[in-house]
Amino acid sequence: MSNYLEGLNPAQREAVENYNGATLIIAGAGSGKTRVLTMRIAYMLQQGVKPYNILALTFTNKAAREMRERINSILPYSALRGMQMGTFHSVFCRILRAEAALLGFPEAFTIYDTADSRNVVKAIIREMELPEEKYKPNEVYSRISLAKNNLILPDAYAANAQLMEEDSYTKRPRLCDIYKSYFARCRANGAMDFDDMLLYMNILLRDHPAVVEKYGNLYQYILVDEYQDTNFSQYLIVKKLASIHRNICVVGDDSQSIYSFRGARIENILRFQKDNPDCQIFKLEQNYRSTSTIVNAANSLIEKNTRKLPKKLFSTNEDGEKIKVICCQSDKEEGMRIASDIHTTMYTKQAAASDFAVLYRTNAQSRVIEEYLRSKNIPYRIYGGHSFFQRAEVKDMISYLRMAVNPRDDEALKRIINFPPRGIGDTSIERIEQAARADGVSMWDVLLAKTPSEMGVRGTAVKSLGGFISIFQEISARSSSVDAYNLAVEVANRSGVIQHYRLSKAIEDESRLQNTEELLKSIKEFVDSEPTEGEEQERDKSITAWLQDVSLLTDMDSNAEDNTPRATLLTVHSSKGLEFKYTYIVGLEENLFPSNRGAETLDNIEEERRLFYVALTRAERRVVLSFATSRFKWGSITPSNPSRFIKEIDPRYLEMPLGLSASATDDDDDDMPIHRKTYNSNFQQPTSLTTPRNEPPTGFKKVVQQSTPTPSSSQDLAVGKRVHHQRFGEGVVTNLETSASDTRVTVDFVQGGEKVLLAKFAKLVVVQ
DNA sequence: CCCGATATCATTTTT
DNA sequence: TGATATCGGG
Repeated sequence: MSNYLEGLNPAQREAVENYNGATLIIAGAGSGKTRVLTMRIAYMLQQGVKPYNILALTFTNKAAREMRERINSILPYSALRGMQMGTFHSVFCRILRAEAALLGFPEAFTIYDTADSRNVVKAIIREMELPEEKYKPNEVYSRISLAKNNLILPDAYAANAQLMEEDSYTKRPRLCDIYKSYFARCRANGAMDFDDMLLYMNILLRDHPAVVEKYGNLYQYILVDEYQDTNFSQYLIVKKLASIHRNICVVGDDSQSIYSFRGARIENILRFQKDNPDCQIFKLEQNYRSTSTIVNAANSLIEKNTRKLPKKLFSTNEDGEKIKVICCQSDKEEGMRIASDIHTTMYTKQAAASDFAVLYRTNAQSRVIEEYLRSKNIPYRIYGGHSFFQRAEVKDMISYLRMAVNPRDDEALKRIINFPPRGIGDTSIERIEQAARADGVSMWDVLLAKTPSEMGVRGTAVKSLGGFISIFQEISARSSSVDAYNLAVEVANRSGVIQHYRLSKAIEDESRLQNTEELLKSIKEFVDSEPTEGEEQERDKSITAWLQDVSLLTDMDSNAEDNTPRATLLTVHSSKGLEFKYTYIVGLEENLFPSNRGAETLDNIEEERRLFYVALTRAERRVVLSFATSRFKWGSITPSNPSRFIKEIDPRYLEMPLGLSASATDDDDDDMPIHRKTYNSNFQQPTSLTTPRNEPPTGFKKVVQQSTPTPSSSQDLAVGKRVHHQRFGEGVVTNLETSASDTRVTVDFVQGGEKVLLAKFAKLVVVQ
């Protein structure tokens, strides 16, 4: 029965068996953290701890799912029934719904995603008539988010000298008023944003000792994964919940704390020992993932950080290859050489495409890489990116459903009141909103309470408004009696969304219709799915339950199974926790990686360094680093210098390119040109049909290449040319238009002889 | 009100 | 560059 403990090393085993009291497990990269965590829980269960007394918190649904599956592979489902294992947000969401009345929220409160939140902030800034160039919704919202994550409520914000000082320095003195208004509005709408869920959880525990008692006694054993990424709000919730039984186990790696911009506090893990003087500490320092070279190189880098817990990762694996550094003249060359290296390795090492990953600092860098992977026919997928649930058409449908559950959800109402277009314009919507604000009620309430003329709505909009009200009332009346799928079908039909797409001539509407149908399908799956192992028996099939699920889902959670092996393209952030045989880290340039957007403070640089550390430690066998001396950025070519991080790796683990020694990346000779062996190949750069900024084309003769023109291949876009588009594939140009003042051009694009697309030519490549 | 032309502004993003 | 927000003519 306990033979599953045998495969553990001594440190791992101790971390598994000592499950009482406060515990800090410092788990280096690739040290078998998930294994230890799951074994520990399995061991606890086996020792007689009741599953419902265990609470395990993760940051991602994926992590929670994996852990549950792994425990389930050791123990029968009956042994773990009732165990709480999920993300901070999903676990707390459940508690908040149960206790909503104590907080003055409806049980079926709405969860605002970041787009909703931003829209609310934006609307408030408008209403307050503040200068929009000073008050940017994104910046204002992240400031509000920061406050919430540190449990600073609006009044405390206004009373906080430092915050107010900062706001007056950045010329945003009214920020606290926006915050106050935003906070009140979410409440009035019966909505919580992601930060609110943690904030209100704290308020609940602060104001209701009975709740602390209830959950504190229920969760006798609490485990927290990725503890280095918790923020203050999460820290305090965990602390309070653990205050009765004091069995709190946190697992993490301070060297992998990379989410400070989201409020994460590396201090939480650095200070755990001080907070819990009696705590046990276990260090998992043996890396099983990577070659010794990679582990040593990563160590030599992270040593440069000053704030860290003492530990030394080691590997007993073979030395393996040195880390290869590639120097390129442009981002295109970088893409090309990465693609060729992958291509070559696939043959020489008999590797599958899925063994490769390309890691970059910013999503924008993926384009060039994609282009050359495609040219070499290497299949790839992009990890992350936009979620299905963030698509406009999907959000529109969801808005109907959200409003059916919580009619006070003004953000949802604003999306659907004139979608599909029914003749209620911006002015009418604004009048309604003003009336709602004046009466201190939600927009839906005011629609029911007042006549259109009382709100100042007139003309054809009056009739349309009546239409909207009756359609929505019909939907809403059915919402409690029908399951999620049937309600959604009814919405799709009654709202006119489906018909709108069917009648539309716009090509995009075809895919919108498909996505809407896809959404319906997924709701059907939700309703039809049998309660799987790991879920409570009585599955709630209401729309409320479905909405809660999807609001806390991300694109990482889509379980789209891949049958073809593909290389993975992803940001370093989203690579955390993953591993690949061959890893390419691209764009190692000053101002890109490390990014210097914020001030170049020690904290910021150290976080970038941890980010690079995360990237390095993803690899099992090989790491390739690359940088370019010039990069196409925001529409123009910018020169760039190699990243300081390259020279921070002990040179004995590096293989530098010919003509470039490690010292050449020293920042002392920043502006020295980097001499390198010219890269020769018969590869031809695709004709990029880009015009330089500020040089409007006069017809198409002036269409020039972006950089390094290849005389023989320069060609103009013209009617009849075959072109390739990244999204739409291959087609033939049938019509060209250009506006005199702009550098951009639109093209009628015929694909397969039927569909006409209007494409931005920038993405087009002429097929030879 | 609707749609095409024009202006603006850009990290990372587990929830 | 390119996504998206806003403007302005029909």
